[in-house]
Amino acid sequence: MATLTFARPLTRSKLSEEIENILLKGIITGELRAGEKLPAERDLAHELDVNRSTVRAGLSKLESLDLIEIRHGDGVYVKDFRESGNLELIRAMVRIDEQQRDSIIATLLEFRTIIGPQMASLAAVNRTDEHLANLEEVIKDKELSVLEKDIKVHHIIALASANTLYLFLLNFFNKFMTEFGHLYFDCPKNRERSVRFHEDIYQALRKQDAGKAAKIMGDVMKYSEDVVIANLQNVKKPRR
Amino acid sequence: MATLTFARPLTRSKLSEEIENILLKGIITGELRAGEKLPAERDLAHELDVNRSTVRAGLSKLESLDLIEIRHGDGVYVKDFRESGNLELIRAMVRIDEQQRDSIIATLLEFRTIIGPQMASLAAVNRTDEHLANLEEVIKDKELSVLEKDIKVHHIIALASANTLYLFLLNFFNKFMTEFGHLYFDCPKNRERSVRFHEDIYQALRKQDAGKAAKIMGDVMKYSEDVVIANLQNVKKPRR
DNA sequence: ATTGGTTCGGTGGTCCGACCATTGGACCAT
DNA sequence: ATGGTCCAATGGTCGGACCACCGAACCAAT
Repeated sequence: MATLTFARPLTRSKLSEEIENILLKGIITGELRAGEKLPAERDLAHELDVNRSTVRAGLSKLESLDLIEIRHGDGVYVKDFRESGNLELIRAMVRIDEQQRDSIIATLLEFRTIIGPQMASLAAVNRTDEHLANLEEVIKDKELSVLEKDIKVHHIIALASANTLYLFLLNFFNKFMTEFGHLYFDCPKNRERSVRFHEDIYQALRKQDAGKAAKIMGDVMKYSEDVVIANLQNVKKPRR
Repeated sequence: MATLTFARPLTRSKLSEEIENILLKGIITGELRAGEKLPAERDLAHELDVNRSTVRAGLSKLESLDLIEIRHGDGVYVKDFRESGNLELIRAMVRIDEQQRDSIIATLLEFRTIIGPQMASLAAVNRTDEHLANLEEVIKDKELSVLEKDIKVHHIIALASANTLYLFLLNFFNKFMTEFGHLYFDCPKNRERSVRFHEDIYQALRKQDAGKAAKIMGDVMKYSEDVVIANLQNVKKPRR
C-alpha cells in the first residue's frame, strides 16, 4: 500500500486565522509600527468584510503571542515584538518570512548543541527506572521511523532531567524537527548515527554516568548541526 | 510624594480568563487527563453559566498555549502538556501552582548562567555603534531604577547578539524579572554589583572583546543566581 | 490656575439566537 | 467488505444588542 509520506495534512485555514496572519505579517514586516493604534474592532470587521467575532478571534491569538495589547474601553495597540516576542513567535516568523528560515534553523541547532549536554547530564543523574524502561521500549520499537524514535528519545531524556524548562524548550525544538527533520533523516548515514546515539545514551543513562551522557549528547548534536547546516546551504535558492 | 512601589497593578480578570484558568488548572493538576474529550462548547457554557462566546474565548487561549486541540465538527481534546507545553506555560504554571515557583525560578537562573556568556560573546562581535550608543544612554539615565536599567541592558545585549532565539529567550526571562526582580534588587549591595556589571560589559562590547564579555556576563549571572537562590530558601514557607 | 467631579462618546467584553461547515457514526446498497 | 448516503453533533461565523470601561472635554469648587 502506498504510504503518502510526502503528503502533508492540508490546512484549510479558518477565517479568523487569515485575519491573524494579515495582522501578523503587518507587525513582523514593520508596516504596523510598535505603539500604533489599530482601528476599532467594528471598523476592522467592516474593512476586512468579516464579523466582529471573527476579528476578535484573530486579535485574541495575536494577544496570546504578545504582539498586541487589547485595552478595554480604549483600543488595540501594537507592541514591539523585539521586546515582547516569545519563542512561539519564531515559528510564526518562519511561516511568514521564508527568507529567515535557514538562519533560524541553524541558530536553533547551535543552541541545542549548547543545552543538550547539560540536559543529558541532568537526566543521567535524575532518571528513574521507569524512564529507562520507556527508553528501551522506544528504541526497540520496530514500528517507529528513526525520526519518530529520535523525537521520543529526546523527549524522555528531557522528562528524566526533571527540569521543566528543558522539557518545554525541547518541545519547541521537536515541533521544528517534525517539520524539518527530513532534511537530516533522509540520509541513511545520519539515521545510522542516530541509532548509535540512542544506544549509547541509553547505556550512559543506565549507568547514571553524567559526564559520558553529556559527551554523547554533545557529539551527536554537533554532528547533526554540521550536517543540517551544510544541507541548508546546498538547497539555498540563489538570490540575485 | 508617595511612590506606591508596593502596589502591583490590580488585575480585574475578564470572565473568559476565569474560564481559561479553571480549565488550565484542571489540565496542569491532571484532573483533566491527556486525550480526554471536553464537553461541547454549548454544554460547557451552560455548566459554567456563561455565554458560548465567552467559553470560546477561553478555549482559544488554551489552544494558543497548545494545551487543547479544537477540532471542527468533532470536539475539544486535552493534549499532554508535557509533550506540547511551551515556555509561556511556565508562566501560567507559576501563576497557578505557587508550590513550584521557587524551583522554577532557580532553574531559570541556572539556565541564564549557561546561555548568558554565549549571548554576550555574540553581542561583542556583532554589536554596532548604535547598540553601543543605546547602551551608554541607558546606563547614564538618571530616571531609571537599577532594575529597569538591568532589564534594558540585557535587552540591548540580546539585540546586539543578532540572534533571534536569544532575544526571545531573554524576553521570557525579563517578564519574570519584572515580577520577581525585587528579590534581588532590594539589596543595595546587589544593586552596586549590577551597576559595575553594566559598566564592565559596556567596555567589553566597546572593545569587541568576546572573551571578556562572556566572562563578565558569566560572573554576574553566577553571582545573582547564588544570591536569589539563597533568598528563596530564606522566605520559603515551612511545610508541615 | 489647579484640583476634583461629571458627562459623554467610543471601545472592548459579554450575551443571545441563528445559520454554515465539518466530522464521525449509523445505515444501506453493492 | 467496500463504498455511498444521510444525520445528528459540534465547532466556526454571523448580526445585533447591551454592559463595562476608558479618555477627553467640560464644569465646579477652591
